[in-house]
Amino acid sequence: MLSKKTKYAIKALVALGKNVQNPPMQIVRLAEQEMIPRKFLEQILLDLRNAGYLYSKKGAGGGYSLNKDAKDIYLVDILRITDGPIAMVPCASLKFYRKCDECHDEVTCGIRKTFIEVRDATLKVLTQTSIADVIAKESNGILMD
Amino acid sequence: MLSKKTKYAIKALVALGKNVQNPPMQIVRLAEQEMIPRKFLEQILLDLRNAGYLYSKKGAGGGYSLNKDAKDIYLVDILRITDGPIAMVPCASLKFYRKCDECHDEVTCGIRKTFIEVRDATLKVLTQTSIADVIAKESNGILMD
DNA sequence: TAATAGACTACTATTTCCATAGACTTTATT
DNA sequence: AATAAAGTCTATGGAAATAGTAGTCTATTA
Repeated sequence: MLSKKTKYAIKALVALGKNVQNPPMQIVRLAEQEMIPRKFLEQILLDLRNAGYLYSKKGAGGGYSLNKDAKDIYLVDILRITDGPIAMVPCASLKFYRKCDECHDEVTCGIRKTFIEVRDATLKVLTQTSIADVIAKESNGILMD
Repeated sequence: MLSKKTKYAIKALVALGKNVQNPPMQIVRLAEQEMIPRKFLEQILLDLRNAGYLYSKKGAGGGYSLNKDAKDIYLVDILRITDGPIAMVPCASLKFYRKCDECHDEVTCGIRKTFIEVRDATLKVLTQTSIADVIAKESNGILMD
């Protein structure tokens, strides 16, 4: 299951993606609009900012805005920031590899091989879906391939 | 991430799948062989048995064996027993649907639509992979399609 | 009838997640 | 210069999920 952190992150990015024409959006406004606990959202935006996806400005008239085009922000990258590995077992993770406690011989492990397939199937979707795509899916059912 | 419960379940099923020629296997032996805490394994086997995947026999000479052919036990079913939903958001789950707390309008939710795609990609692998397939993958890299 | 082995329920410990608090820094405005 | 607005950063607390343990009960075999 996705953590709330990740859901909030995606919702925030979507909201900021829709806000590109306007001046930066303050945490408080974003929190109210998206019904996200303010202080929790604060931390999440921080992470996204430190990873380079958001631009922030302090002081009066400050706030948050996207630091990249919404079509260049892919869900896979967001999930990795907020939830960590995409794979369902650590030994099948590309970016967060860890040996499984339970595993004797990883090379011949059938579970691992299976969940590498699952990982690849998941990655195929997540590496192809940007924040712009998520926004596009909201209004109508038409996909732009 | 898969829970340990699920990993243990798969390992147990794989071990029992390799044991079909022999008399039923006792929990204690299975626990030792697969390095799974005995009492925890006991609960897991119970669940799998109550779901119809295992046959058990009490008393001396008793133990556990598969109640179906290993090629008819699919990972998707095991995961649903031990971990619940396959989808990463409850509103995208086929068997464990729940409304998302955060969601206003589910019908137009772009996040939901995306994670339905992820779910389908994951299901495609998990509904096609049986315990027999996992065993087959162990020994060599050859897949029988 | 004693020993073996699973069935079932209750409980405890550990970890992860979610959220809140508060003090600090930067920027704009007056 | 002072004040207010707004983000930065670290620490901490509580709740829920996960992992594991204990003990009693029931069935089967020898």
